[in-house]
Amino acid sequence: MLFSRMLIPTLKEDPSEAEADSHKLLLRAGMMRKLTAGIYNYLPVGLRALRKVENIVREEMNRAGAQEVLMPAVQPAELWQESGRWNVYGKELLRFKDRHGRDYCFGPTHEEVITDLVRREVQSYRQLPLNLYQIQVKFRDEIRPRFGLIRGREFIMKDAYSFHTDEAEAEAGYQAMYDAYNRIFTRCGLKFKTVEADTGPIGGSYSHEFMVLADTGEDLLASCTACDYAANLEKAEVILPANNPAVPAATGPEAVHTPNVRTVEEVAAFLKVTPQEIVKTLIYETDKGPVAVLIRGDHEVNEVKVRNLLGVTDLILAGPARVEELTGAEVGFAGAVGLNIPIYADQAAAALGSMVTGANRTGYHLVGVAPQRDFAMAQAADLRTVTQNDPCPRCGGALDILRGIEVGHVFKLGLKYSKALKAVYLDADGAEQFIFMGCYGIGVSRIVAAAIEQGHDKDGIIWPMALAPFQAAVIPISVNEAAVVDAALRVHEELEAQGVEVLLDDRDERPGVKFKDCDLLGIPLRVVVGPKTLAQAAAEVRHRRKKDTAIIPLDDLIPHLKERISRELHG
RNA sequence: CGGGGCGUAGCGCAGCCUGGUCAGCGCGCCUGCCUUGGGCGCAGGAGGUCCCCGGUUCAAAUCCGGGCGCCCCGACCA
Repeated sequence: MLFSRMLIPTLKEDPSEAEADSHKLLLRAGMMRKLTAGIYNYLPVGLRALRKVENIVREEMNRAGAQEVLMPAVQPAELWQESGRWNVYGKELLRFKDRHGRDYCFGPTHEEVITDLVRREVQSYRQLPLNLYQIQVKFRDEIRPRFGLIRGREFIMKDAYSFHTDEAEAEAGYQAMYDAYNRIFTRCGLKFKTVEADTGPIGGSYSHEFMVLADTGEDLLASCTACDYAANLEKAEVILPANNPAVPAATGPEAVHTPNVRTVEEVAAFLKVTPQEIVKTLIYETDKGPVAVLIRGDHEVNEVKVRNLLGVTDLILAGPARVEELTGAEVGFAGAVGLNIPIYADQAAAALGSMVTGANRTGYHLVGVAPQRDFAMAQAADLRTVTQNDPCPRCGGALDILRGIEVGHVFKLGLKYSKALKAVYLDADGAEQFIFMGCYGIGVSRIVAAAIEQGHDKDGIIWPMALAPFQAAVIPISVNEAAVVDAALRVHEELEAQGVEVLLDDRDERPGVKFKDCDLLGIPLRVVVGPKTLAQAAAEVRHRRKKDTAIIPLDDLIPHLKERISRELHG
């Protein structure tokens, strides 16, 4: 491939619109361009990297026994109404009408379509299990797209759906995908971690996420340093220490005047107590009415856990007016005593023998409050977010809190969609049964960005060999010296003939310009052909990541490069 | 949707507060010369509805009103 003939519009300066490193580099390396917010053109080099990811995904999915299909991007509202998600999915679902006024959406995911397909075409247990996948454009009207390809609105996703006769078979299918995903991300050269994930309002018994570790990641995860426990922070469990320190019995609730003392820090300082002795009372609005959540002063509420415990989809902190209406006091003075909405307490707060709370009276707090004696709880449970200081819920070891980019998610769906859309099969006894389902997503375009987040330096991208748009670059120092040009052309031609993906920088540019662009593009192996080395019938080979250089005789050059490429792809 | 910022040549920006003499700079692009191992140098040149609409004014990139777009923080998020 000739550089001069390709559209590779590299930029010297960082575009002002980009913040994340992968976003800047994708633009600077001329791999993509923005069309509008969260929507990008893939340019030739970017597309090559994207295809690399797609092919790895495709190979491993096929190897795992899945079959590729391609479903429509545009979907009729009827299916979404049938599954009940037309009204649930929210504004993220891009909806529109055709010329006849019929409702459609641009698919953000394909459970409805695939289930519809399978319910029509699968009648017998003999046709199961079945795993169908596609690699396709999705659209989610994200509230705020950001970080380029990491959270775009339009993106490329591999989504797979498996269909099974029973739970055990579904588990096996889940495990097969789990294993395939590990192979995929390993082959992509990514440093990743598999974590337990929240199943969310979608339900299902369990799910795992595959996280690429990167400081710019939007997700937080807890990872045990001693055992293999790792979970999304939304999901990570907190265990109450068994040896809970004996707490002094409460002396009885006593109101204390605390003018303008609202936050935990202010209360602690004013009353000369520790945040651990204070309990925050958070008032939430839910679709089942208002509730109060009690959390110890030094802890943070985990709204996902609250949502799951209550079985609600809407959970919003009440505004100042509503708080006053429910507690009779301004924000900052809410407390459990005398509150007549359901009270849910985090287990650590509930375990306190004596606590400081708001008094439900502006300017007052209560000290010596005892749970049960002074107020009733609807339930005490694990409702807070783990911290670095908490022990691993499995082995008691130390936890690390890490950042990650979610690149894959495997889900056991169970019967949710087969029931909603009546996807059934006949078992060996001729009885009608619902089909067990699983679904499995991979953010294909997001992987490209994630790989750059993990692989870059001040000079540009550092691709893993498996994702590199070109495996090698050939740079003639000058295009005006016949001997140099001839040698470079021969190397380029021979590499292409041998199946190496190579870019020949045939531009009439100074060497520095070519080196800079080569580094920016992140091509793993760089072959420089110049008069110095040519005099010894050799060329210089440099590795983008290792930054080592070697002078290789021209006669050995092709095998040398092929060997290094092969080693990096398979070693 | 709340908070903040931005919109001037392909890209990065200055000019705006204090209206006129303000269409500017760097990079990139084109032509020529020169140079050739880390974004060379010199000379010449092309390229702009100053986001849009309206208003104020003798006069608007600049002031005022409205709109649109984009970015960041947050809320949100299979």
